[in-house]
Amino acid sequence: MEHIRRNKIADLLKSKNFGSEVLVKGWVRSKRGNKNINFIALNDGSAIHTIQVVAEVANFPEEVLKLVTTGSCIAVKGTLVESMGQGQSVEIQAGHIEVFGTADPETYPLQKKGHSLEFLREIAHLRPRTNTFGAVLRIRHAMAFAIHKYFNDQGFYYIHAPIITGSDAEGAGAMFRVTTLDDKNPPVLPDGHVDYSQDFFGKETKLTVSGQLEAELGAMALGLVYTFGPTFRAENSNTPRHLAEFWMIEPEMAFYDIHDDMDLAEDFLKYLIRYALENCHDDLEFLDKMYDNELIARLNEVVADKFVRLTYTEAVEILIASGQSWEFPVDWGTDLQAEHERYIVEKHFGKPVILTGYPKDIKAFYMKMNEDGKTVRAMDVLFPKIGEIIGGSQREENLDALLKRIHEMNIPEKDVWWYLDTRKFGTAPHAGFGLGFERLILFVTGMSNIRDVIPFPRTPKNAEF
RNA sequence: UCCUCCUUAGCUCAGUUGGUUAGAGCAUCUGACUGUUAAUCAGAGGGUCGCUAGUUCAAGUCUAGCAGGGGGAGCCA
Repeated sequence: MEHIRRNKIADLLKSKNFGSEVLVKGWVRSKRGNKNINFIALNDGSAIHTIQVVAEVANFPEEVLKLVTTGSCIAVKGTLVESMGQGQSVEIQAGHIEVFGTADPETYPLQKKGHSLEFLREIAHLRPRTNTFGAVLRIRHAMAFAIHKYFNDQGFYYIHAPIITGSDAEGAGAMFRVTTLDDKNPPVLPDGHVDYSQDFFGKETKLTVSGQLEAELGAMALGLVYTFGPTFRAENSNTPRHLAEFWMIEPEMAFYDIHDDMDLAEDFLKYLIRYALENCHDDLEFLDKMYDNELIARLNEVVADKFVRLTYTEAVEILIASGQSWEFPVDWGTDLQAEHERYIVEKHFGKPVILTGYPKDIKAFYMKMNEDGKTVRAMDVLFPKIGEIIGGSQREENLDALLKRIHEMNIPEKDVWWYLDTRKFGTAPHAGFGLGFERLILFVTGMSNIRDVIPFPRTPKNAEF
């Protein structure tokens, strides 16, 4: 085939350049027709839509069209024409077809009919070829890009926090061990424990559960920074909202207090959702139609509405005054349960809510204490349908106050000496938050299981692909 | 990890109080059809009923264990 530049299907679908010679390459979604004419729906990933390739049977060797089956990969050279049929405005009159890769119809798992999301999870290596996962993955990309763009435009610097960590003081849950020791015959200490001083790093190491502490180090020099990387939690969580490997965005800002922190979180989320609405229209429309008829309306509402801000104490008062009966009782000092958060966000206000001023005993050691000595300057952004999407706080910048909390919570000082140094040398008020990337994608796509918004989910008992 | 439901053809599912040869739609294959829209019409092939044990004359169906999956909860992002 003569070498001309490949056209992207997304561009051709918008083109009015009828009569021009075009070259498309992509995967066949379906073929139909009769003994005179074949219609091939071709997709190349550039858009959710397929382009219709029209092949006059007489113009092609029988062997070629026989190989054009659902799932096969082909190149088509032909003429872009105005469609004679209903349902599409442009199509390609095929002049030449080259088959790159066949797909045996007897064994190719994807059919030109709908599949359950559960089935597609079992063939995660092929599911990007479906409309749904094409849409989700394009939106996922757009959100990752928009995150970097937002922070860059706001003068933040992207910090690469380490993935392997020797500190387990991050306090965010169970961790995966990283080791090169011989699993059959590891060196042991006299007391029977494994001797990690002989391991690769000379100490016991784990996969990170948060880049926050390192982000704080960056903020104490560069002012405004963020991390965006993979995060690992070895919790045995079996829910549609948890992964063992997920991606997290953690901005950290010098000289921000808790109110600046909330302002940033709200502006950031609205920017991202607006970006999706403006740049992922076709994909969102597909997801809205197929999975969640209120998706686009809900995204528009979140962008338009001001988030409600209230304190934990006020939330507890609302819950008690509601007269609802709860599976878990509401009383000041215990953490809010999913049912409580859902009531506040979905029933009482019907819009995103930022809760602040949590009791110190249910929050992490690094959060700044309020003047009351009972609550900390934490803030959680709660979204309809998915609950907590952001968790953040103003950090304790006072060395003595921080040391007091570390001792209260039995965190070994020697493990966090470097973190404490930031408070010892040129400490500064600062704040930050963490955004679960997949939780954001859940909200933006309207999907209901987090395993369907990451290409290859890692969950308890599943590390396939 | 706890509670609960599910596992039958490639996919989505039906299968009665346990009873002869386990069904349907879609997909696939063959044929028909001069432009189709998840094309249509006709025909055909396709099953270790998740696995293991048990109860019974007889198990897809009942019981137990195990595995995998869904939903809810906890932990959290």
